[in-house]
Amino acid sequence: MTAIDATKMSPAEWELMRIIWTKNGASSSEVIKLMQQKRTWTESTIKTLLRRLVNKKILKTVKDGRKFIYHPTVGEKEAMNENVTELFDHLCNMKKGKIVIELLSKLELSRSDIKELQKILERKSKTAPEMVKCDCLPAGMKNECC
Amino acid sequence: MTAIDATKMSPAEWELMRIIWTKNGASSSEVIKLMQQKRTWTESTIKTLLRRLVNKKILKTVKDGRKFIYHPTVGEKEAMNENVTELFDHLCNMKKGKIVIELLSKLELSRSDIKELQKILERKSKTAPEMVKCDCLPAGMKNECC
DNA sequence: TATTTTCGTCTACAGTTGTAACCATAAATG
DNA sequence: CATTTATGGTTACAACTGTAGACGAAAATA
Repeated sequence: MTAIDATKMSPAEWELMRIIWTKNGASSSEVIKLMQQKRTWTESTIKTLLRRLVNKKILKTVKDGRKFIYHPTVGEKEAMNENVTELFDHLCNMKKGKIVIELLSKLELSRSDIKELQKILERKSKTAPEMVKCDCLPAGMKNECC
Repeated sequence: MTAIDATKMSPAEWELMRIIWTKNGASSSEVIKLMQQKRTWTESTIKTLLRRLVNKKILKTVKDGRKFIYHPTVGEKEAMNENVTELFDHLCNMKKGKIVIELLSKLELSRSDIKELQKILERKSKTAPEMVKCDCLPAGMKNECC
């Protein structure tokens, strides 16, 4: 597989990526200018982060005269999904539900997203188990944790 | 505030914590034994992780004869929430909805969790905006990204 | 008691991350 | 032309992580 592991972005790198994703490619000076409106990083810092993203093959460069244009090689949505999935993979199964509840209640959602979520829940409720088991201890351990 | 920053746990440390949370306190030998059923870490590695968690004050020790019992100083749910919240804080506002949709559809949920989620959505749908705006570029930039 | 096991502590070491200075060269400007 | 500016490249360095060996004291066992 050629899949790039988006979970390998550090938080600082992630912030840069958001700008590049949104602009769908940008030169270092653009990124620097925009980034410095959000954070107090120096030019140097931002250039280092760009370079690291290129090394990780999360960005690719296209020469444009004397400068480079940085292009994402990973989609924003895919990257976000990978991250969220990865995080949830490491949480206690039993408690994921509660976590999503907490998350959802804080989130600002559009009408259409809400509709879609309702549809999914509707569908899920047909086969939902009474309870989901904890998986924090190694398999085979009969633990009804928590 | 005395709040301990649970987002400061590394992934490896997090794995240990799950065991300790579930058992609600454990000695190093217990943790080592359990952990080694999931990962191939050596005793030494696990001891290092325990020590680091103590240094970060995420675990506290209580002497029990010659050994220590390690107790969590942070609740599992709080820690999980902090993590999830932190991750979502760094995502594009506009796309959070889609991400939750994706997440929810993969998740195994209990009947009661589903009910609760439905209630929340019901409530939210009363005041939900038609659309949520992207916030990837610095404030003040009129970007209709994406 | 001599030996082995159990625990805790100290040390190590390479890789990642946040943060940044400095240098060279090409381009723009005075 | 001399100087300033823009851009990319190189180097640095401390903190944090994953991973683990070695040392020492106490306890259990042969």
